[in-house]
Amino acid sequence: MQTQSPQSQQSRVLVQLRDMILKGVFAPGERLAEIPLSERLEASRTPVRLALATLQHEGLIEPLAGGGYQMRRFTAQEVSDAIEVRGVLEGMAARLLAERGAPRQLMRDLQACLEQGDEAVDKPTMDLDDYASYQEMNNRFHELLVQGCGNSALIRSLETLNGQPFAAASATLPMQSARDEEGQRWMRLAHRQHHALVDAITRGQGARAQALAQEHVEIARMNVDSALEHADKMAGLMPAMRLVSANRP
Amino acid sequence: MQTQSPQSQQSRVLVQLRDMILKGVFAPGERLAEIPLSERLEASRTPVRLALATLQHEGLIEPLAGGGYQMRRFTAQEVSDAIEVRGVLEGMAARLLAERGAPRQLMRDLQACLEQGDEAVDKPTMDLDDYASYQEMNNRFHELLVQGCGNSALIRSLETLNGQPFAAASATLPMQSARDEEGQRWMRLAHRQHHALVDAITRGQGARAQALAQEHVEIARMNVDSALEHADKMAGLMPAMRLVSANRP
DNA sequence: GGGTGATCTATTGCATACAATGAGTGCAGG
DNA sequence: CCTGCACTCATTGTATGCAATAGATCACCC
Repeated sequence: MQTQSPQSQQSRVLVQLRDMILKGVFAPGERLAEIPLSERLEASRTPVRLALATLQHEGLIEPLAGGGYQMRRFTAQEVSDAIEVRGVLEGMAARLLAERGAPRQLMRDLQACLEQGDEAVDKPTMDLDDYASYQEMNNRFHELLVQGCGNSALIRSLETLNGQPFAAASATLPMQSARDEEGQRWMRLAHRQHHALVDAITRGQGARAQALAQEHVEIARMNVDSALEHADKMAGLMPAMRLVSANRP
Repeated sequence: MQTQSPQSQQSRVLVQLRDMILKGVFAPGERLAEIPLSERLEASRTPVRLALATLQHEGLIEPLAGGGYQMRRFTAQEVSDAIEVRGVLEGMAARLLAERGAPRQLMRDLQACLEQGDEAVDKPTMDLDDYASYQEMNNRFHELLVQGCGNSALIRSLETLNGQPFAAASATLPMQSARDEEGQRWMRLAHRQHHALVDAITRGQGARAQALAQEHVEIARMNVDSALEHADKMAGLMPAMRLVSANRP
């Protein structure tokens, strides 16, 4: 969802700023002033301004009363909320695919994901390559599901959601170390759910597909919860964790 | 979802531009150049630029390859998609309320909506005041439902959706003239659904509440379809209709 | 006559100067 | 010593100048 041509200052500044935010460079509540940012990113205030406006629409920063922006603080509740909405929307996508019948090519791509996941997961112990392969497959799987459903509004909504830290499918797995036995158990469960989901879609079982996709995100929610509990250990691996306060009202 | 203080040029230009777009001032595909707009709105290019960026994020205009923006064209399919997603999300909101139990005050407010709707609808023939009252109530009802569910991500997603023409709850009713008998029948059905929905929430029936809210938007979809069929008659009342092309793939 | 090239113009992207507003600080008075 | 006011400074909002680029138009050659 970039704004202009990839060579422009705008997009460069936007990408860099978003990257810095997601790497936890700014503390929650910290003011993001234009001039320091423009010096740091070696651009004028104009593209910085536009990038800040974009980031506000993405929900990563929020406007201050007197003008300007500050880094947003995410509560654990908000992250959980976003994951829950993702479950409902991906559930809808799965249901639509099952009800309408998925195109042959899409089913082939999903099958390829399943096989790649099998290879990574069906081992006594997964190494880092297996882990990376699984993560790449997982992203592709969810992307295929959403894009394949064909509902443009749903695609847009999920793209927005995925901009939130830890809400995206891609952000939920890497919290557990690949060597962690419990983490591997969760990944195996998640992959069994992938299999079941593709089976449901193939057989046109809309309600089952929806329920499976919805349940699937519960793993993500548990991962976030456990990451928040061990926030001290995670700080190095997941710097964006500092954006999330553990307060759950 | 305005960006800055209400007195600024930015917000004024943004509101005016959004209003013009939704009033159908620009034809689909028409280029929105900065200089003519800034002259027309009596502001410099800077606030116009920022407003255009905002409108792009809202999905009302789209960027052109060489820079700049053009008016977006909506297909009937996209409108239908957006309404379907709204149904799923409002269904989720209703389910959450039913499952978690809604606060006393919220239930009182919803009851007030029901009574106001009863007064407007339980008549042999509705006049324009009844119609206006119902429309205001309808907006409030849906707003209460969504805001009341307490899921921040869901609220955000629905706010985005409601920015799309004809996707919002507020945009679906006025297509039928108040004097139209068939239109009144649909409004009575819709209001019966409101009653059933509140009943389901009160009794903690999550699945029923969700199904009712989801079914509820089917009326909106039918209204849009019928408006598209009679596009010629609607052109005067609903100028934004020209943004929607009837192509349904 | 058609196609290709060059020039020309309109429009955006970027930078910066200027104005306005709000916050923070210091001083004075009670 | 505390409070209130005024002043200063920092930061954003706005306007505009300049450069680069894409598209269109026109002329010229094949």
